[in-house]
Amino acid sequence: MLDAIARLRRFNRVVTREIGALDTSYLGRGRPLSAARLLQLVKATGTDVADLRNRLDLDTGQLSRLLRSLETEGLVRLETDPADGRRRIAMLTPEGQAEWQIYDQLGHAKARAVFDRAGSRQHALIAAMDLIATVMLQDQVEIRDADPDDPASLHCLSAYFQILLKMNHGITPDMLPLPLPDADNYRPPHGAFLIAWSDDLPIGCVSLHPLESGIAEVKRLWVDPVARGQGLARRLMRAIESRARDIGFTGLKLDSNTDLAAAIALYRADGWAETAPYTSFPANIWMAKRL
Amino acid sequence: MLDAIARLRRFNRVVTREIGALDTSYLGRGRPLSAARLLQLVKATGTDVADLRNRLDLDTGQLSRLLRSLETEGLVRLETDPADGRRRIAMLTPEGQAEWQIYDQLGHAKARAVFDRAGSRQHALIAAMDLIATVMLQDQVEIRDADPDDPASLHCLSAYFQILLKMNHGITPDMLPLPLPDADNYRPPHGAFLIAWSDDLPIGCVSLHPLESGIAEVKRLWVDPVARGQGLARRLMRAIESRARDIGFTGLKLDSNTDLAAAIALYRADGWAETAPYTSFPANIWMAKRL
DNA sequence: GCAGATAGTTGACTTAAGTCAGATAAAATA
DNA sequence: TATTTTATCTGACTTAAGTCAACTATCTGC
Repeated sequence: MLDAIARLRRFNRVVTREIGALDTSYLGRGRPLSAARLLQLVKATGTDVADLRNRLDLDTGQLSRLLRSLETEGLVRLETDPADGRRRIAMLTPEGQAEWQIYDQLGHAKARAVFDRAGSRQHALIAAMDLIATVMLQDQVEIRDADPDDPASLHCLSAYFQILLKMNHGITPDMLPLPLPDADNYRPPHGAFLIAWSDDLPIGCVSLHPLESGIAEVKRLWVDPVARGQGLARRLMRAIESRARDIGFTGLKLDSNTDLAAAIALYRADGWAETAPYTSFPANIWMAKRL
Repeated sequence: MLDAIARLRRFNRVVTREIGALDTSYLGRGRPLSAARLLQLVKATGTDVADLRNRLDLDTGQLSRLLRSLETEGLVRLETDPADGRRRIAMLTPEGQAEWQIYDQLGHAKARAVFDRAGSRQHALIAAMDLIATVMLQDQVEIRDADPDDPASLHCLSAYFQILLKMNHGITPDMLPLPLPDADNYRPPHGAFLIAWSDDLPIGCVSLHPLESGIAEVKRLWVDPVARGQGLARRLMRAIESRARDIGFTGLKLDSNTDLAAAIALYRADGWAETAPYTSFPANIWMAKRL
């Protein structure tokens, strides 16, 4: 194989140029690139200034000034965080939303051009981008609570179900309804639904619902293939166990299939032990853990 | 699947920041980034100023000034092109070469850090980078003559041989010697060896050697998986046919295997027809074409 | 040999980007 | 309550980057 480092450099060169080209499409709207990039990160519902600074990796002074310029343009409104008077929250004004839309469309057009060039390799291209971004962001994966009906949750669940379908245990698509019919059991105060985020891409999930008195069941542990091998499954399991403790459960159960050897090894290593069957069909192993 | 465009944006954001970080490692040597990048492109043997301008996409005035600053630092020497008095050639002085080395090592260290983070997914990461860079550069693939003993040629041949081994026709590694024992037959004036380059990565090859009076054989057509689906195989075949014509051959032959259906379809579409067997073993189809 | 094209240099300028210290106000901690 | 920490803002500044036009020295084709 040719020098991996030479290949990284080639990648850098190409992507720098290509992304530069993508970026310059944001010019022509009368404001510098950094302001345009910033505007795109502000959500209509409001975004923490600290969050923006983090994402763009900007100096406090610089960000403050950029926000000020967007403010005087009438695109952004700054409010003090009611929960913490030091923090400020940037929100889009109606004019700001309109401008945001325009940038969004410019971005779409450019992105489409990239994907069009990929032709039949579109899916491979997207997977490659996800892999690279996920590797580069791997220290910044965040696990947060989510609503089971949220689009991101549905994305995770549908990816999880795809895996079940591929395993060929006789499961058919109609046995896996989305959204979940018993979603309420996965919401506080009954249960929980956790998503692992890499930037704004959901790359893993796990959920919890009440099973019997004092006992909850962990279900639907999923980790995106691009994010495997970094201990994310373990982090998700520990997070859901901690949620179960918070809710007041004293024990957990789960069912699985011995085809998923890696998952079962993880459960065992984390203090789970085999227990009596309590479900049927695709499951052929059942485990429990005291909290 | 989540919006492909949102994923491209995430990729852009992450890679911009990450590559920015890679770049800043070139700072700390007392000169601006653009000067550092420029220095790295100057070869010890000399590089055309126009070529530099092209690669970095810089304004003539800006490049001129950057070169001047490197010159007064004593890192670069500018000479007039003996073949064209308007052109100038930049070459590294001994001090410039030393500085170049330092930048090279800085780049290596940073790149290694990226790969280390990838852990077990290093190969996947490299493949993903190659795919993205190749897609983005697909309009700029260049086919050039190469020496069969050149490291790039050996890279292509070994990738080609890997495919043969995987096909499981009873071929063993010792039947595929590298470098080629009959390399001279693939050099002018007897034959040819062509490589398709994407930037500085070889992504395809094809070769030609004399078979019988007036007839040459096309061998070892290979296209890197990351570059498939863009008609590169056809471009390579047409290029090698044109080389054969230049040398003076009046006909071509090749052998193949019906397992390679796509390749055979390509040959047929390009005017090749089946002919009598002239080799044995892994081959089970033989084709010929008049020039 | 001459007009026009080409390659590069230089000066004058604008704009974007990044840095840093000091100020303010709210929150967290002792 | 006093002190320290945190989040942001502001002003003054430096540096890098990009633009434009005028100029010189060659080369190319008629």
